[in-house]
Amino acid sequence: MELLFSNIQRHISLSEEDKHIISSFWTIKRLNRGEHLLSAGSVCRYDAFVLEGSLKGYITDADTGREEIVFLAVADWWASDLESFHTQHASSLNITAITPATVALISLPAFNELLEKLPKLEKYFRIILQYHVTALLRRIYYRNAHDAKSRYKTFLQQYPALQEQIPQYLIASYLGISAEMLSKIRAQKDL
Amino acid sequence: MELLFSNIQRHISLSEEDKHIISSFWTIKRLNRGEHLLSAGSVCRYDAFVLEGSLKGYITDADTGREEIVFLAVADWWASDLESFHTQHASSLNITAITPATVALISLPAFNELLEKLPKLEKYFRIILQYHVTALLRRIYYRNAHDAKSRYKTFLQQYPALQEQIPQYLIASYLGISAEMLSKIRAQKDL
DNA sequence: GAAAAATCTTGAACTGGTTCAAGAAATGGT
DNA sequence: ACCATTTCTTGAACCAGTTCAAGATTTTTC
Repeated sequence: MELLFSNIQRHISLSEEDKHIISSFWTIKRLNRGEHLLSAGSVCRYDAFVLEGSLKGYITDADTGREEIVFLAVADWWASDLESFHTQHASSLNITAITPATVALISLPAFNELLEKLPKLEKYFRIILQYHVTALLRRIYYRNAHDAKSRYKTFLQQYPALQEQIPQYLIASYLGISAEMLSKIRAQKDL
Repeated sequence: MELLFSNIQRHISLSEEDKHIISSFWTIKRLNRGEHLLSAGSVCRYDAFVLEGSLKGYITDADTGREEIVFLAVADWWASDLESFHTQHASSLNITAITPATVALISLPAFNELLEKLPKLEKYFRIILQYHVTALLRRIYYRNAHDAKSRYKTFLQQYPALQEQIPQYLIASYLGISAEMLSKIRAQKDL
């Protein structure tokens, strides 16, 4: 929970009282390796903040059964289907623990109530969403403008922490590369 | 300006007084075809809401000079480099009018002052950013999981309006396809 | 409304990356 | 510690999409 406070405090200030209020709206959940936080077809009931471990968000192709990684999340990141969470419509996304993980969860009613009690959190969520949008636009740009090797190099620079926590074949999918190709890229000397 | 009000009112309610306050913070600017709203290397001074016409956001490759489209924007959309706008650091993005365009502009100091005067706008911006994140994640998923033809078909369904306003070769770049390939896809009967 | 510029089309050669396959190495569960 | 499972590697055949080139068409400008 401290991790969430420090994340929030990077953008707005919190009193002890504020922290107390915030705490009361969240529940902590542990996930086993492979356990689902959200399954395609069901509604995203909780917005999740990752405290420990790593998760993947992915879409399973109905025909081929292939998993396509949409996002990866480790400690200090958010992991949920915002659209499904806010509309409470069925999600097409799966979210699963890659390693054993601990997440902080908040339901939509609790989320709305929390924002009413602590309106300054609106600003916090606005700001982190701004960063998120920027990061996603950059990801799209790299996907379209750079080849596989250069995308991987950029990824390693940008998220050195992920390299150890996430299997290669999931990183490959995240980058829009086949697992085999990424293996061959890594075999090259001049990374 | 009415377009901006109605955009905001899709998410929160505004009194006439609110509208009056909002109006006072924005300035209207007309752009000629090809005119820059933002040039790579300079700071994004304004957050822009498109009232008329169409704009492109793109990155020019330093070596090849190729333009890579990052986003397209038409009436009722936003067009700016959020990161550069909020940090006031140099942007790597160009934003240019594809057709003659009218935009509503707000500077960062004005933006912050507006949010202080009308805190409920925090919620509006949070909500539209949520939609934006969702749309960008979907775009990434399609880019990675689907071939060129299927991406184009999905694009036509999702943004039928853009087809008429934006040259094909820019749509191709937006989708991560070469202009020639898109032309060949369009020549196929079974779209 | 003519000239210039921008956009679109088509074909041929090529290539970055995929798919398939099968074995090697690492990791997890009990 | 062992076995089962997951993850990673490597090579060969293949292909979706790119690049290059050159002409056709449309749109803009003056």
